Parts: sequence; structure tokens; C-alpha cells
Amino acid sequence: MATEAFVKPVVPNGHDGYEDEDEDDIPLVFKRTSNTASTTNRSRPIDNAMRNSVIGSTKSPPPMRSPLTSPNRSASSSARSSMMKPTTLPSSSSVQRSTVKSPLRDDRSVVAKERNGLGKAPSVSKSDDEDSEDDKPLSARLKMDSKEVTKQLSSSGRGSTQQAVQKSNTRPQGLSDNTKKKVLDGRATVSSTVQTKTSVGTSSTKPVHNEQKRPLVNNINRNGLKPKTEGVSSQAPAKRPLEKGSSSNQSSVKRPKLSEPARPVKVEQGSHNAATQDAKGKNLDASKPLRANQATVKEDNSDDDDHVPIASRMKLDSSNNKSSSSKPSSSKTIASSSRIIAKKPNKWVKDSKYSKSSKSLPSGDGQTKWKTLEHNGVIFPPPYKRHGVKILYQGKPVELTPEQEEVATMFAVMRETEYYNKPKFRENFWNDWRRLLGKNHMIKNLDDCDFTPIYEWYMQEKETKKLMTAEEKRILKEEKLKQEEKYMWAVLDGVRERIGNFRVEPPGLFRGRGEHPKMGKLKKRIRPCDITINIGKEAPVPECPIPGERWKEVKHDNTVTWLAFWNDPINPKEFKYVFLAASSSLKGQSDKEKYEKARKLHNYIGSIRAAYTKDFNNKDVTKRQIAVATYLIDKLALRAGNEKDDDEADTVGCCTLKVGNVECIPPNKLKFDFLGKDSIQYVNTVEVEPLVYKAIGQFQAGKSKTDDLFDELDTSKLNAHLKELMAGLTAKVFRTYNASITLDLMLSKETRDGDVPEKVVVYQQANKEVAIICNHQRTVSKSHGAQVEKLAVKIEELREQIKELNIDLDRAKKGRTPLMGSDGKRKRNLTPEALEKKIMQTQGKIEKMERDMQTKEDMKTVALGTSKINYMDPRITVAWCKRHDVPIEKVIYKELHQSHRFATLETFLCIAIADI
DNA sequence: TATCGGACTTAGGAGTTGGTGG
DNA sequence: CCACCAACTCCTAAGTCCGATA
Repeated sequence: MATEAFVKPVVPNGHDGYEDEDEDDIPLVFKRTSNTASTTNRSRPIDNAMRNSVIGSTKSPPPMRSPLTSPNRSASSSARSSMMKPTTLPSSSSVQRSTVKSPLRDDRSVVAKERNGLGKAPSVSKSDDEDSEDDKPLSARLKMDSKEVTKQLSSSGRGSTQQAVQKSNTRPQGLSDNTKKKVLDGRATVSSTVQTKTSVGTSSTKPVHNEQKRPLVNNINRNGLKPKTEGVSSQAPAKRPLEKGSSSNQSSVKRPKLSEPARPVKVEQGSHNAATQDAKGKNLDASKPLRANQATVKEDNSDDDDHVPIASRMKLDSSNNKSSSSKPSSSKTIASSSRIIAKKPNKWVKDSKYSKSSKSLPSGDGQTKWKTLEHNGVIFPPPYKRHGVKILYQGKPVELTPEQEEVATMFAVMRETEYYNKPKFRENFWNDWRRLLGKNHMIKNLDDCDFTPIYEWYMQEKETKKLMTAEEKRILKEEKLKQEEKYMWAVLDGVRERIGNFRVEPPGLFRGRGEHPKMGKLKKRIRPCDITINIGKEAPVPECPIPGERWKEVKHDNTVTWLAFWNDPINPKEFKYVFLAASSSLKGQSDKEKYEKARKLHNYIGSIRAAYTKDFNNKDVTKRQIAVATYLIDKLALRAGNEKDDDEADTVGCCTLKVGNVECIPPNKLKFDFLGKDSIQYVNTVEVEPLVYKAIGQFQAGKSKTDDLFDELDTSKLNAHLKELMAGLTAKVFRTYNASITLDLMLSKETRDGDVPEKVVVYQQANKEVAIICNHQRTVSKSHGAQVEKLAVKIEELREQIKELNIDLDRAKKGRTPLMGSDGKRKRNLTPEALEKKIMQTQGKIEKMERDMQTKEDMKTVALGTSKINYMDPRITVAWCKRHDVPIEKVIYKELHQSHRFATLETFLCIAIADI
């Protein structure tokens, strides 16, 4: 390893996207596309299933080899040393993770693994090599040398770290068995080592493998924390009472949906173990050194270092990490490749000639975001057009003013939605509409109103629209475009950029998600006098599109990126902003910064995990809560969980979890059940480090179900703590990091030789894993049941056909003619060979349909788009596509890849390759 | 230190579109 | 050629996080 250390290892698979730092340099501008979300559906069944997993399984990990990780990775990693080294990260993290499996991870297993740091590539195999060639170059290019790494590190703020690091390192040798095991897991490399002791286990999951387990847990046990039972202070003021008592309550309350148990953990160990082992083995070697130290540290000192910023403690191992690998087949390849790569990368990275960086990065707050900004303001929805259809009140038609009719229409058209019959929705609507009707209006209550006439008018309008010819539709579309064209673009620093939401939100009834207390309230029409425009000083102020009216205010603030804003009519304290589109350089830049931060976390994750593991039994309750919360955020990808007002839906994140949201299941499993963002239910049962389990029990002691689990904690305290560990680190970075590392790991691990469709499936599986980890759900489409049924029917028909064909085959062999078909027609007289061929083909069809059906079922509640757009570093995807000759458009949709972000990446990659 | 204001990112669902299998 | 469905786009709600202020 050592040798390799500097070289960037090529990742076998090559991926590395993540790892490469270079990319950083890359000019890319990421732009994001707009969203994509998938469909709707809210069910969340899936999740459950998927989610459950154990976080840390205790078992010792079997030796697996992670392809990636292991050797190659190590090597490579080392190479990357800098970043990602899988080793590094993984290590620590890995260790933990591995140990633990996060439930999530289970499925997520993969993820876990990744996180662990694997690097990427399992081994590159020969085949890989080939790919690797591409890969290599790229990856290699991307990656930095160790030196670079170092630089980065330092830049990242390690500075002081070193010292700290040292401390941590110090411990090295002493890894406990546990540690070793962890290490073995592969994840462990350096960091792992460190952690090892404490090891939290993280989950690593391999998709399949996950199971492997994670030594961590075990380790933990050894550590044997004693749980203190004491109490946590129970002060917990309940921040927001759950409504129901139990956590679950929430869920229940808000979303009835699933409560299923999570899926069982998945996986299984089986396969992976092997991998793991390998990895471990490898890792060990390499890793031990550094991280071990750290890890070791842990308990002992437990407190010692506390003060030391983790960051400082950490250092990278970059060099260290690299090492291990050995093994496998890939090694050769890797090595060689790595070298090559290494060189390139540097260049690459550094070269920033390509980088477009010309623009100033936005980044920090208060910083200048632009020098000149021109735009034409916003476009307003057309004024209300009266239809004159009357509603019935107690059976009689009622005359309404246009204003009253407009709001009545908003309500009428929602008849087929879930909102329509919700008491809160009706109540809020009625309160606002009644105000419009006036005190003396004949309509005295909503229940006596019959909106059917308006609903029918609306349906008819819809039908009419549908019946328009394609030509008519095209003309309408063009007209609309012509009207809006001038509002669609802004010129920022001389560059024409698309504006994201240049249309002012039209009036309507508020559709909050979950059990939102304000659902049904009237969202009034926004007028120019509600809008503040932000534009360059030199630019002409946009003309107010509504004659006789004027903007509320015109500002020239170049420290912000918004072009206009107005106060949210539903929550006047909040704002609605008009920003540039995701494809703009401004958004792309911040996107890139986001991924860079996640990458940087890769270098710190080992020490961070070691640090929080050490604090699982810290005597200071606040520290203990921070440690456990960080663990949950890291392992389960939970959101931070800011405090919320009472006039918002009752949802929680990590810091706002209620006692009732977490159930302790002996010996060391935790069942989470709560409503998260958008009132999406999160149900997951995971095995955690025994110390975590104990700590949770302590935090719950003496409290009611609606009290805060982490009563000493809030997001600002948590983030302040995280910032001590790594500059710029906040809770959400863990989500980005774990999502990207998971993608990377899964891709490198699962990609095999094969045709493009097969590779695309691998990508989708990886994407799915990430979505599960992040709990991105969608509701099951209305037609899902019918679609599945249809497939089932077809499969049955094909089976019948096979039966008939077999009969015909028997007859044909005996020289007889086929029987009449089920349709009564005479069949062609085929030779036995032809019949056999036909049977085979039909069998193949059945198999494909069964697979499709399974996939459809598996994916019915998983939303892939959100993670693709917001969490998975596009560089990983691009690098993988290049490496494996998969056209980028097969895995990324158009708009996404058209966006600068991807275009740039591709360019970047091409350049890198050429360089080589 | 807790709150609040402010600025941005992340999220799911509705609506639209275009590719494709029958 | 048509119907269907998956893939997108659009929309806007709902989070995160930071810095200022009380």
C-alpha cells in the first residue's frame, strides 16, 4: 500500500467519482435541473420494508471482500488519499457502519458499506481494467495525488488538525480486536480503526451483503458502556407534543399509511461477507495505523480529546489508507493504473485552465453573488375570468360576486381530492370564504352549499381543452411562450440565464402536506405592490406589468441571488422568492460546493465517527445526546430536525424526535416511527451500537412519549458542534455524503461486464438504494394495481401457451399434427425443433415479465428523482458512465444532463481523458 | 441564549409529453 | 396507429441553516 499510496489508485471500477478531488477543480458548474420528481404517490410502504435493517449488526463481519474496498480501493484509495479514500472514510465510518448496519442501510446496506469508505472499487477486474482504462484515466485523473490530497486536506481546514490527529492516531496499535474486525470489514481502514473501538457501527450495507455485519457493534459491546440510566434530564420541554402519544402517533395521525414494519433487514449476509472479509483484511493492514490510533483513543480517553476539535484529530490518512489493498486481481491493474492516474489527476485537477471558474463563487453569505443583474421582473397570472355558474345553497342557486365566485371555484374543483372532505380544510376554507361573503350573506354554512354546478362546468372545460387538436394546442402554447419569453431570462454578469419561477404564484387554496393546520386557507392573489424586485443598479427597473400599479420596492442587493420576493400570504412572516433556474451558474456553483463539502467529509468521517462513538457514554448528557444524534444522522441519514411552530404540520427530524418516536427493542434494536419532512412516514427498525441503545433508553427515562428525546439538543447546538469537527459541516452534509458514497460504492461494486441495459439496471439499483436511505417516497400510482394485474394475466397466458406447445411438441415428435388452438384455429405444423425454440422464447418472455413485475412492485413507492437531483454527486454518475460506456442520457434525464452541471462535467471528463 | 428574519435547498404531487408495444 | 406508461417539467410546500437582534 504504501507504495501505492500516493498514486491514485485507480479504482477498479473506476469510479471514484467521489473520490477524486480533482473534480473539484473542475470547472464544472453544476446546474441542477429542476426537479424531477417522480410521481406521486404517497404511500410509503416501501420504505418500511426497505428500511428496516439493522444498523449495526453485531455480528462480526465476515470477511468480505469488498471488491471495492478492499484492495483496490485501498490502493486506490490511498491514492486518493485525499478524498475518499474509501479507506479512510470507510474505515471509520465503515467500521462503524459495518458494524452496525443501519437498518436503513440494510437495504441500504450498500450504502453503509460505501460509507464505510469503501471506495470504490472493488477490484477492478480485468474487465474493469478495460473499463478502467477509461476509468483509470478519469478516475485517476480525478483523483488527486496524495499530495494534492494533503493540500486539500490542509485547506479543508485541517490545519490544526494535525495535532489533533496525531493524538488520535496515537493509539494505533492498540486496536482491539474489535477494531481489527472492523477494519477488516473493510471499512475500517484507518478511521475505522479508530473507531473501532468504539465503533459505532455504521451500517454498511451492502445491498446484499450488508449483512455482513459489522463488527462494530461487537466492539461496542466490549467497550461496554455502562449505560447510565440516569436520567436524562427530563426536562424536555416537549417541543411539540406529538399528538398522539406515541411517536408513532404522529404517523398515525398524519399519515395513516404504513406502519408496516420495516422490512426486515435485509440482507444478508451472505454474499457479502466474503467481500467484507477481504476488505477487512486489507484494510486492516493499511488502516490500522492511523486510524487505529484514533479509534483507539476513543474510549480511553474518552474525554480527553473531547476538547480537541475532531478535525484536528483527524487527519487524513490519506497516505495511509491507501495501502492495504492488496489483493485481488485487481491489484495489478490497479497499481499500474493508479500510477498513471495519479499523475494525470494532478494535472487535471490543477489545471484549471478549463475550469470555468471564472465566476466568482457565491458561496458564503453576505458575499457578492453578482456584479450586474438584469431581468424583466415577474409575470402575473391573468385576472380572474368569471364563468357565472351558480352554486346551490340549500338547493337554490346563489348569486356571487366575482371575488366570491373565484374562491368558490377554487373549492369546487378540489372535489376529487383528499382535501375536500377534511374537516380542517373545510373549516379553514369556510372561514376565509365567509369573510368574502360578508356578514349578512345568505350562505350561512358550508355544508349546505352544493358546488356541483361549478365542478361540472370545470370538468367540461377540461374536456374541451382535451379535445382541442394538436395544432390548436400548439398555437396556444406558442402564444403563451411569446408572452412569457421576456420574463424567462435574466442576464447575470453578462450571461443570459434562465429564471426558475418567473410566474407569480396564482391565488388558490393552500394545500399543505400532512395534517397541516392551515390547509384550505385562501392564498390571496399577489399584486405588484406585494413584490420587492432585486436588480442591478445600472439595469432598468422592470416595468410593472399591471397598469396603474407599482412594485413594493426595488433593491439592488448583490449579496443575494433572488430576483424578486413577496411575503407568503399563508405565512406572512415567510417569503416566496424568485430565483434563477437550477441550470444557472449560480445554482450550479452552490451545488458543486455542496458536493465538495460532502467530499471533504469523507476525509473527516473516520475521526468524526470515532469521536461520537467515544461520547456515547460521556457523562455530560448534552455531549452524549450530541453523539447519539450525530450517529443517527450519520447512520440513518436523518434530517437535522429544526423546531417548528404550532401552525405547521407536526413533523420531526433528529433533534426533534419525541420519546414515542423511538422504541427500544432488546437487546439493541431501535424502531423509529415518525413523520418527517412533507409528513412522509419514516419507519425503520435497526440494530444499533449497544451504547447507543443504552443512551436512548436513558434519554427516554422518566419522560412521556411526547417529550423530546434529545431535550438538551437543538440543531444549532448540533451544528455548532459539527463545525468544530470540520469547517462548514452541518447535519445535512451527512445526507449528501452518505447518498453519494453509497452510489459510488454500489456502482463500483455491482457493475459487471455486460450490455448497457444491464448496467443501467445496476445504476437504478444504486439509485434506489440511495433513495431508500434518504427515505424518498412516492405514492403508489393509481394504475399500479391494474398494471401489475395485467402483467400477471399475460404471464398466465404465456404459461398456457407453453403447455400447449409442449403438447404439440410431443405430438410433433410422434409425427402428429398439432391440436387446434384455444381459439379454435388450426395451428401451423412446426418441427419439433421449431417448437422447442418457441417454448424457450416464451419461457424467456415469462421470465422477463416476472422480473418487470417484481421491479415494478419493488419500486412502487420509491422516488428516485429526488436523490438524483439533490444528493448524488453527478460526477460519480458521469465518471461511471464514461468508464462503462453507458450513455449518460440512459441514467440522467435530459434536462438534468443538459444543464451545465452535466455538460460541464462531461467536458471536464473529456478533457481529463485527453490529458492523459 | 433564544428568537427571529432571511435566504436557499430539498421535496412530493399534478400535469404534460413523448416513446413504444401491441 | 393508438393507447399506455414512464419520464419529465412545473409548482410550490417544507425543510436547513445562518446571522442579527432582543
